[in-house]
Amino acid sequence: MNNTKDSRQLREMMRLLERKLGILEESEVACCGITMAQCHALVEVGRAKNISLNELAELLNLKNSTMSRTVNNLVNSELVKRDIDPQDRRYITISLTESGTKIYEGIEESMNLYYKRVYDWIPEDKRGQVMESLQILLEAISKNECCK
Amino acid sequence: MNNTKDSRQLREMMRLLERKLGILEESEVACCGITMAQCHALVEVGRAKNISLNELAELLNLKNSTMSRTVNNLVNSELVKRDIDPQDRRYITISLTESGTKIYEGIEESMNLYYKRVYDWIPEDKRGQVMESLQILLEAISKNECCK
DNA sequence: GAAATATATTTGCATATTACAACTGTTGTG
DNA sequence: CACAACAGTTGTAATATGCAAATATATTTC
Repeated sequence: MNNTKDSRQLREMMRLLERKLGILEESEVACCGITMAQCHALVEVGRAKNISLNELAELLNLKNSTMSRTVNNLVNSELVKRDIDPQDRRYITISLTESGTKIYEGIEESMNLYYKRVYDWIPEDKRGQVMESLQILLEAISKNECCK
Repeated sequence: MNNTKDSRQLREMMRLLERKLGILEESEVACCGITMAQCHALVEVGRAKNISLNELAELLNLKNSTMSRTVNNLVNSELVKRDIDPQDRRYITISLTESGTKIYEGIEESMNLYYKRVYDWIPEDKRGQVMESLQILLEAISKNECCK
């Protein structure tokens, strides 16, 4: 059947997509003077406004020990701050500093501009289809999570 | 206009896609006892059959110094081998060993199976559209590479 | 109310990745 | 033959990664 051929083609396109997105992100973080891992953390903190270390680690699929050290480095660079939760001192609350917010907003802006350019490039009569297709693909991937 | 809203939605879906693919790959490499970077290298070597360090570094968007060390670790684990090109001794030829080939084929097989499951999950009348949409998206991304 | 248990985070340790700069060896050119 | 260019390696240093053990705090049990 043709499904094998098509599914391999699907895989190949996904590989290329991932490759290109990786390159995009690397050029993005090069401008900020932080590392990729720090950038991922900073963006998630920016989006959440306040977040625990545990939650951040979960979002980024990292161990708490790794997360703790990445956050340490961001604190040292004065991009984020750590506060102890007054209600439960086991918890820390991570949030962006003013300079961290600037970097975060810069990343958001340039990524939004980039995706606007990508979107605008898509032929108008194909846009709905592309958006729907991505939705379907995300759902297909979600429903087939690694149950090896 | 609605383009801003749509392009942000596009970005959000791309983020989710990348997140899920990252998780997929991490579960994949966990089974092989190698690291993510080594896995990427191994797969590219497997696909190329023979490749120079320079070409491999370019494919993976890494510096030659980094590539050299990752390849060293794969050589130490006896998964790849390095041979000096007899015609031009500046070059090395990197290829998989027998055990490297086994791991490579295992990865290929499980990834192919995974994408077949994803593909089969997509409603039959939507498959053509999904494939075409990915093609369009890849082209849009290619045409908008980071010219900040 | 004290002890045991659970939870959140940190730290020691070890390995790998990453890139810059400098280096070594080889090939091509004038 | 000397110099330039190319491919790859190595020293150095910073960062990332996770396991195991540790610390501090909160909750549960008796």
